Amino acid sequence: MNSKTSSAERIREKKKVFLLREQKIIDAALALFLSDGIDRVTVSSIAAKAGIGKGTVYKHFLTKNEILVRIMLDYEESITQRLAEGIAKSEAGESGAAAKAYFESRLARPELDRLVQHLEIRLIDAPDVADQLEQLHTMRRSNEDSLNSMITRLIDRGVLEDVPPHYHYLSCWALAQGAVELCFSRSWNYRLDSEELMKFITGVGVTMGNRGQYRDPKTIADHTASGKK
Amino acid sequence: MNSKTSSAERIREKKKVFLLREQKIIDAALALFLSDGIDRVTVSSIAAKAGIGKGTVYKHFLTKNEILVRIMLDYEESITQRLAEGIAKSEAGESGAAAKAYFESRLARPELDRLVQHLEIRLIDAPDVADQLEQLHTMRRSNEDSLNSMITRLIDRGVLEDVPPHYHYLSCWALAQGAVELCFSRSWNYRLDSEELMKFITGVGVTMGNRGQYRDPKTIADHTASGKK
Amino acid sequence: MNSKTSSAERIREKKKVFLLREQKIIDAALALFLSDGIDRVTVSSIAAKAGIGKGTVYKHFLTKNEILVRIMLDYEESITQRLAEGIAKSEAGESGAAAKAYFESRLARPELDRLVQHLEIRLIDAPDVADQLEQLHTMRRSNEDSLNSMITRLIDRGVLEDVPPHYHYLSCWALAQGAVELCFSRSWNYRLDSEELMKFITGVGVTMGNRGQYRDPKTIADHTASGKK
Amino acid sequence: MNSKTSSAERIREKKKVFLLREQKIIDAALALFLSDGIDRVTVSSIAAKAGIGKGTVYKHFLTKNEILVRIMLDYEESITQRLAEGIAKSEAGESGAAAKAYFESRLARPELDRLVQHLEIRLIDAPDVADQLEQLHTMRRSNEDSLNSMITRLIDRGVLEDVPPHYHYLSCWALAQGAVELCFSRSWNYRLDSEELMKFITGVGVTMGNRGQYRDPKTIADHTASGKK
DNA sequence: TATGAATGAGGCTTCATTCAT
DNA sequence: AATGAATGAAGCCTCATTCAT
Repeated sequence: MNSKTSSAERIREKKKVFLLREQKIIDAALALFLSDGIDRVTVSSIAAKAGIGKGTVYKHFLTKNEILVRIMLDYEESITQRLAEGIAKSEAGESGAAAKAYFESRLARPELDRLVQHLEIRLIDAPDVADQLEQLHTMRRSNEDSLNSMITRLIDRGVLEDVPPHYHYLSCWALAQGAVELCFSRSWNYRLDSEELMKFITGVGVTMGNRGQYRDPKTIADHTASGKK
Repeated sequence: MNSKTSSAERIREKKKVFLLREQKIIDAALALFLSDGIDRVTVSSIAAKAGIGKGTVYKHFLTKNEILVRIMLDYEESITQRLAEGIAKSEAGESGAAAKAYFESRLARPELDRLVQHLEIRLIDAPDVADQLEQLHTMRRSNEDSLNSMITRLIDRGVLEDVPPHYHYLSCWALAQGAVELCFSRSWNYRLDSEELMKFITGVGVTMGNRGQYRDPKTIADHTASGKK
Repeated sequence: MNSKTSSAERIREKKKVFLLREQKIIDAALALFLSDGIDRVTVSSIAAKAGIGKGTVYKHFLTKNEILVRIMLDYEESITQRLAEGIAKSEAGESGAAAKAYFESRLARPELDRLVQHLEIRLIDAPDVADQLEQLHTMRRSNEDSLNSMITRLIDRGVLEDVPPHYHYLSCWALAQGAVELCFSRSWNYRLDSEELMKFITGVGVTMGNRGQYRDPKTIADHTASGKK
Repeated sequence: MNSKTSSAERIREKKKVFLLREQKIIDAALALFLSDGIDRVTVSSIAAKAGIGKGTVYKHFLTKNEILVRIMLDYEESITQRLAEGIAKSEAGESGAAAKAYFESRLARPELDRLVQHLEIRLIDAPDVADQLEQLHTMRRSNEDSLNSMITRLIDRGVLEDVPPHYHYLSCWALAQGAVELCFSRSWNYRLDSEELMKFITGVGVTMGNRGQYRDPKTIADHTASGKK
C-alpha cells in the first residue's frame, strides 16, 4: 500500500516538475522576446535561457509557434478574467467599470500587451497553431454576450449612445490597442508623463460613446460653432 | 550646341527613367506586401514583379529594409499632408476638422495603414534605416506645433478639456491606430457593417476629449451612481 | 521446497512474459513498417503500438536496427524452412519442387518480402547489426550444399543445363526478388491480373535453366532466323 | 551589330556554364551515392564535392530529392534508348534482341542500376518529385506499345508462349531487377564469376517464356519424370 | 549599367539513445 | 524492471547581399 502511495506520488511529482519546466520555457521565451525583440529569439536561445536542451523544448511544444501562441493565450486569459470582473461590477451599478477594468488590465503591462499584439501579427496565417489562434479569438468573442447585454442595458438607461452594442466595445478595444502602441512609439515616447496620459486615455475610453457625445461627423462644424457661442 | 543640348536631355531622360523604375520597385513591393503578406515577399519577388533584375534593385536601395522604409515615408507624407489641411480648416473655425481629416485619411485605405504599422514593427531596431525611421518620426512630430497651438486655442475656447495639448492628439493617434487594426482582426472581422462602425469611431475620435466628457476615472462610480438616480 | 518451486516458476513466468513482450515489439514494428513505410516509423511509435515504454524497447534490443534485423531473420527463417522442405521433395523425385516452394513462399506475402528487401538495403553497412546481418547471409547460404547436390543430380539426369549449380538457384533468387518488386512497382501496378502473372513467373522460375532452353546469347540471331524459316 | 552578337553569345555562354554546373552537381551526387551510400550523402557534401556553395545547389534543384530523381530520369532515359534499339532489331527479325538489349543495358553498370532502384524506394511517397516520378513511370510505360506488338508477333509466330504479352516483358523486368541486386548481395557476392553468371541469366531472360517451356507448375513433377526417361 | 548566379550563415525540427527515478 | 523526459548532433532549406560579366 505504501508503495502504491509513493508510486502515485512520484507520478504527481513528475508531472509537477514537467509543468514547472514548461513554465520555465515560457518565461524564458517571454523574457527574450521583451529584451531582444521577436525576430532575434531562436529556439536555441530559449532553450539556453531556460537552461535545458534544445530538444527538450519540443517535448513541450510541437513547434516554435506554439510557444508564442501559448504566451498569447495565457495573456488573453488574464485579460478576460479581469474584464469579467469588470462586467460584473458594471452590472452591479458602476456603469463604466467594465471599460475601466479592460483598459487598466491592458495598460497594466503595456510591454506585454504590445508583445502579444505583435505575436498575433506574426502568427496570423501560420498553418500550425491555426487552431490555437481560433481558440484565442473564441476567447475574445466569449465575452461578447455579457458585453452586449450590459451595454444594451446602459443604452436603455440612456447612459450610452443608441448604436449597435458592439460599436461601444469595439471602440474600446481599438483605443486600448492604440494606447498600448503609443506607449512605445518612437514618435512620441520622448514624453515622460505617459502615466497621466494613459489615465486620460482611460478616461476617454470609459466615457466614449456616452449619450450626447456622438454626432455625425458632417455636422461637427456647425455644432462646434454653436458650442462656441 | 546641339550635341550639348541632346546630351543634357539624355541625362535628364535617364534620370526620369531611373526615377520611374524606382517607383516601379516601390509599387511592386507594396502590391506584394498587400497580397502575399510581409514575410512572404523576397527581394527576388519584388524584382520579378517590377520586371527588372534583382541586382538592379540594389542600385536604388542599399538594403531591402530601405524599400520598406520608403513605403512608410511615402505613406506618412500623405497622412501629414491631409492632416495639415485639416489643421488649417480647424484654425478657420471648424473645430473638429483636424481630427476628422486625420481619421479619414488613415481609414481611407486601412489595409495600407495597417501594412505601414506592421512594417514599422519589423523595422524598429533595424540598424540600417535607423536614420530614415528617425525621419519618419520627425515627420510625425512636424505638425505638433500647429496641433499644439490649435488645441490650446480650443481649450481656451472651452471646447476641449484642459489637459496638456498632446493628450488630445495622441489619443486620436491611438484610436486611429486601433481602429485600423480592428478592421482586420480575426476576432471581430465577421461583422459586416465595418463602414458604419468606422464612422462611429471617427465620431468618437472627433469629439473625444471635448469638455464635460472627461472625468477622472476615480469618480466614475459616483458619477454613475448619480446618473443612475 | 514450495517456495523454491514457486520461485523457479516465477522466474520461468517472467521469462515467458519477457519473450511475449519481445514478440509484441516485433509485431508492432512490422505492422508499422507495412502500414506507414520504413522512414516514418520511430522507436517511439513502435513502443506506443506495443503498449510499452520507449525505454523498455531497449531492454530487448540494443539499437533500433536490431529490431529491423530481427524481422529479417524471422522472415528468412521461414523461407529457409519452406525451401528445405522443397529440396526434400525434389530429392524425392519432383524435380521442380524446390524452385516452386521457394517462389511460392516468397510470393505468399509479397509485401512482407519486399519490406525485408528494403530493410536489408537500409542496414547494409550499419556497423551495429553487422554480425546479425552475417547470420542472415549464413542462413541463406545454409541450403547451398543441399541445393548444389540436388541440382548437380538434375544436371546429371539431363534435366538442367550443365552450368555451375549455383547459376540455377541464383537465377531463381533473382527472379523472385524482382517478382516481388514487380508486385508494387508504380510503373506496372495498374495491371489487375497480378495473381496470374505471378503464376506465370513462378512457372518461368521453375523451368528456367532446363536443358535445351539456354542458348548462348550470341547465337540467338541465328537460332531465330532458323526458327523463322 | 557586333555588340548584339556578343551579347547573344554571352547569354549562350552563361547558359552553357550553368548547365555544366548542373551536371557537376549530378556527377558529384552520383559519385557520393555510389561511394558512401545513400543516407550518408547530404546536400552539404554534394556541394562540397562539386566545389560550390550549398545555396548554389538550390539554384538548380528545388529540393534534395530533385537531384535524386534527376539521376533516375537520366538513367531511365538511357535504358529506354537502348531498349528501343533492341525492339527495332527484334522487329527486324532477331527475336531475342530486345530482351538481350534490355538485360545488357541494365547489367552494363549494375552498381548504377541498383542505385536507381534504391533511390526509387526512397522517393516513392515523397510529395515533392511526385510529378517527376510519374514522368519516370510514364517513360517506362511508353515502351509498352512497341513491346506489346513485338511480343504479339512473336507469339503469333509461335516463338513465345501464348499468354498476355505483358507477362513476357514484366518477367524480364523482374529478372533484370533481381539480377542487379544479386550482383551486390552480401549473401552471394563471394562468388567471383559473376560475369559468366550474368551471361547465364541474360540467356535465361532472353529465352524465358519461349514456347514449350512454360508449364502449369502443378504438372511439373510428371513432366520431369517423363523427361527423365 | 543591368544582371542573376553564387554564397553561407542561421533557423527549425527530428529522433535514436541515455539514464535517473 | 520499466519508464519517458532530456539530449544534441545533424539535416534541409531560405534569402539578403555581393560581384563578375
